[in-house]
Amino acid sequence: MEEPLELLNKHVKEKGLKSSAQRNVILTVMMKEKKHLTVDELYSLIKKENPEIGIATVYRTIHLLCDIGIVRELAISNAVSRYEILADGNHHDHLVCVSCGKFVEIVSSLIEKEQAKIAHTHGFILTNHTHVLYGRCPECSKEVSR
Amino acid sequence: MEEPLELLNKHVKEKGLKSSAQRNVILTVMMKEKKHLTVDELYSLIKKENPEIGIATVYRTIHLLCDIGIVRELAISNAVSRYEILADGNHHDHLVCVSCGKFVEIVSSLIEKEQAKIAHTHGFILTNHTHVLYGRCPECSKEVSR
DNA sequence: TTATCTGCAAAGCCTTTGCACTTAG
DNA sequence: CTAAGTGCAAAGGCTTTGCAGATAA
Repeated sequence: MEEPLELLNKHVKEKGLKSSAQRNVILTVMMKEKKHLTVDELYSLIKKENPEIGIATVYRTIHLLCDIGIVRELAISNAVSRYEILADGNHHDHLVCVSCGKFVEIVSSLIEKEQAKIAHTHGFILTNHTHVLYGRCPECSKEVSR
Repeated sequence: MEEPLELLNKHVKEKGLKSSAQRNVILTVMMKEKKHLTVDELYSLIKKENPEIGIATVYRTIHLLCDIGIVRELAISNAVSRYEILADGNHHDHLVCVSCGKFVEIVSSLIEKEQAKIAHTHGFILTNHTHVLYGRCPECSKEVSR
């Protein structure tokens, strides 16, 4: 597997862009956290060590990383998007509790294959996907009502 | 199948709320369009016949309809959410072109079943889901690069 | 009558952008 | 040296909210 930092570097060179310390910091933090972070959460983590980095740079970098395919955006109903590192061999989707917000990663090669088949049927070249299941987790299901 | 308007009515009574002409108009337009509308698109359609309805009411009604389960929100990467009527027996997901925004509805009972199984495994009670495949449609794939 | 609903406009969030400065190549 | 990157603050979208008037039950 190719390292995210290498991928970023490669892309930057190919596009005639310049590397920057900030982008490396941002990507490194994302790799370290390995979680589904909102931009704000990511920004807070980054500020601890690098308070000089601005949130505009975080947004710009996140978009760049998504374009390259190193990071994926999770669009979530009634909430801001979350972002996560896409390490290959780590295809997964999400199960979210609509009550408490709990996040569970799920894996299904069966669904992966079916997706590819469907996209192919329609002549699409798949670049990404979002699959989020919403429901009530065991704890929240216990509560009488809402 | 239960009619959306009846469902709304029933819910309103159960919760001790009041019915309103505006909500009926909004739901009726959604049923007629049967499309994946943004709030703004929906608002424009509504204004043609009922210019007095405000956008705040459209937002409030959409949320109510989503809570009841008559309407579903489609959270989409890099774009505002779209909403669609959930007619039962019409379970489907979406394939979106990242280049031109084209929307294709897809159906897969295989994926539906797998989702239910996964949620069950984790003890979740499924209420909803979003499954969006992103890619390049046949037309946009022809373009040399971007 | 009275709690809900509505329209309006203001306020709030989150995200993007313009600009002057900095920096990699 | 020059184009790309950055931080800041302002501007922009989209969505929510406070409030006074309207309305269903």
